[in-house]
Amino acid sequence: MTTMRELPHPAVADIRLPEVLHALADPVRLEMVQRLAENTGDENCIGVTDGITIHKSTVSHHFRVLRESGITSTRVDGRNRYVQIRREALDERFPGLLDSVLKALAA
Amino acid sequence: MTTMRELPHPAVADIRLPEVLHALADPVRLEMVQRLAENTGDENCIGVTDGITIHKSTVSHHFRVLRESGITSTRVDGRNRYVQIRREALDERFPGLLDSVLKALAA
DNA sequence: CACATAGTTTGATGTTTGCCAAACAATCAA
DNA sequence: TTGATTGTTTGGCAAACATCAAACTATGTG
Repeated sequence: MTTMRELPHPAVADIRLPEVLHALADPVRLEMVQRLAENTGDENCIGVTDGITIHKSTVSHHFRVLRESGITSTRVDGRNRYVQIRREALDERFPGLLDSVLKALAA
Repeated sequence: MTTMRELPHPAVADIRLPEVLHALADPVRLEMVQRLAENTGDENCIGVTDGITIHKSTVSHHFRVLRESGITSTRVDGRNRYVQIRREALDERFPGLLDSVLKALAA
């Protein structure tokens, strides 16, 4: 059977600026966010850190920081977790912030 | 006589995103940035932290973090230091970033 | 000169962070 | 059931960080 659930993440109103900025203020997490932004959303956790030599528990930690800050949401499907950027939520809470960061990353 | 100098700060091309985000990912520094953004630029260091109960050496530290990340520039005039946000530099390096942060702060 | 003013620098302290490794949990497949 | 896959959690460690306090620098003032 196909079970589906979502890992807990903050409501839009509870997303806080210092926490978001802190989550983004790490090179590894920035790289992850950049890759997530390029994704169609069909990639699992491992896919997002392909080519980055980093332990899986560290990856898990970074994903948690991103999720708890409100930047990402995680859908659990079987053994896989699919991580997505919460674009709508971020755009509503902090208009332009995500876009400017992604733009900066691209340059 | 009126001596004038500028404290060292990174060139536009050397401003790095993770460092900027890290500098902004602190509540005290965010508050300082918000006040600086509202300033005409005629206020000295102490003025920017009026009402924040924090030691002057800590303030000095935060100003250094902001300056070294490229967010601010500091003009030394006699005993006073006048801190300004480097709007042009930031807008050139990371278009929209500062504005979105300031907008988020205002809301 | 003596003193005040404005801020920096240098420890010291407690907290947070980023990382790995090992153990664990849950799902899927043979 | 046995084993492989995909992560999470816990523990430990070194580096980084925010803060304060005390000493110091530099400038202005009486």
